[in-house]
Amino acid sequence: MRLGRDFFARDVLRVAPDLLGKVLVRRFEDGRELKLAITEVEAYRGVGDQACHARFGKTGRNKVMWERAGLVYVYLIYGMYWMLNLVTGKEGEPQAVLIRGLKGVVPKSIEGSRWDGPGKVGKLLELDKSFYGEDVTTSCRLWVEEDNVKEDFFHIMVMERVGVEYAGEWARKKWRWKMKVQN
DNA sequence: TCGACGATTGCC
DNA sequence: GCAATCGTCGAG
Repeated sequence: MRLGRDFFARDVLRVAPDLLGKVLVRRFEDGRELKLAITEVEAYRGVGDQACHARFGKTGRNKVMWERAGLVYVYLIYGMYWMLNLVTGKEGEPQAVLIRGLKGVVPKSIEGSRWDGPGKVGKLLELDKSFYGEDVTTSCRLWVEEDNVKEDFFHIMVMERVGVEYAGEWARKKWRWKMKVQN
């Protein structure tokens, strides 16, 4: 069952860890469908968070963060990787969850395979600028479903965020959650 | 308008 | 250790 607006419209510090084990579904134009468990996430929270793109206020790139929860915030980094974020929280409060890792569920050919790193996630899902503002509560090509990998749920590592050293004390917030590798 | 640089990755 | 690669954003 697809997650709706209410799931995403909570504080990012609750939504982010809750996304672990949920299943991200990507349906391509040719009908192919990939289902992947979310295995790693990071939270970015408001204008005060010095690691968050919203720290300088609303800009052309980040403006979707101020819109309703459940919208997609994608942006190009290093000229080659599309980073997938899901907007959370109350409308008008810029928050988002960065999807940093996935594990294959369906089809069988990808079951158990891992994509660790946000750049690899974007590449696998074939994201591009057209996903900016996509609504995962209604989209026919990208959405999130209730978890079906509950056994992993209780093995979660809480860590500092990656690649945000410029953010000073905010870089040390443990706002990154990762499912511990099984077996 | 300009130039520095990034929520990264993979190769040397 | 560092290049790739380009849209974005703060500065001027």
